[in-house]
Amino acid sequence: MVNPSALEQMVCFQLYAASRAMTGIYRPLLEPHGLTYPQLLVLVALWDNGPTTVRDLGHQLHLDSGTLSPLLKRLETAGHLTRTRGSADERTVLIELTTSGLGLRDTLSYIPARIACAVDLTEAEFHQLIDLLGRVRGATH
Amino acid sequence: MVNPSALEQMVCFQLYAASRAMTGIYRPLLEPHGLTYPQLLVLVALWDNGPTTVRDLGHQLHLDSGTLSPLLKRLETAGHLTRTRGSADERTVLIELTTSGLGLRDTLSYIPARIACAVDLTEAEFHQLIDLLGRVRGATH
DNA sequence: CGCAATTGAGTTGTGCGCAACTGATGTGTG
DNA sequence: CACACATCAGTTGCGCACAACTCAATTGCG
Repeated sequence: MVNPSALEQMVCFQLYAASRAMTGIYRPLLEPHGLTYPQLLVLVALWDNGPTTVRDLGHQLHLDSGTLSPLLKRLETAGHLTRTRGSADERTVLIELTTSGLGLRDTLSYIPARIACAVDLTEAEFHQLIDLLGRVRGATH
Repeated sequence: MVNPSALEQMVCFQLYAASRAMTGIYRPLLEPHGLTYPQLLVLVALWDNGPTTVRDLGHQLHLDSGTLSPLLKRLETAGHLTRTRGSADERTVLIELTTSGLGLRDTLSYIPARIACAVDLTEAEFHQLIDLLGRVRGATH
């Protein structure tokens, strides 16, 4: 019988450790391309949903401008995207992929299979995990 | 039917987002005591397993000295622990809780219940999640 | 309209997390 | 014993995260 107060501590630590282990799987795959995992998330968001604003990226990734601004500046410096002041609303900044940024979608397309291979779960377990994690995160809304 | 390559991307993002959401639940609870989540993990390790070395803490928490050294220095400055060069092996540094550090165990004992309340899972789901996360992390060993 | 309140992006400061490195200490092998 | 090698902790540098803040642009309300 486990002390119930130990359960949350364990699940929180496992969450913390698993998340870092996960980005650790991505790191050697992304490092040759000069990318980090949060940078990949920005690219995925732009690949899937097209050009958007800093604000909307923040909503998609649950990150604020304090994190995104310097990150986007690095991706711009690397030539993967452009940042343009909005014409309708001068406060916003439109984020758009360049040819280079779009091209990374193909260049990096081999990565998901490597991750699936490293994280050896069945499809049902993937769905189960996604559901449980979503509920953990949902608790904070 | 979901594109299988999207599954890993989803689970990795959910892992990343849930982990940050989790430390976000801890933050307001720890902030009044001047602590962070990684600092709490160090305290938990010391409460549960007693005095140890930097090296062993690193093994328990999957962190290296580059992360632990400054973190431990901050906990020492806060008066929660002491760092002493090992007598047998002069390379090692023994980490021991002070009265203050031991006292925090009671002071912070209300936190696990708050977390369990925020993360509203059944005991079975907790175990399931811990198991799945452990297998994700285990893939990296 | 006029002006307070809100919003969007960026900056600053702090604390991780990790790679790469340093320097001191210990170990093993010839 | 001597010397190459490994190990431990710490430092440096960089990129997140996030709080707190600034500043400009926009909105809304009297």
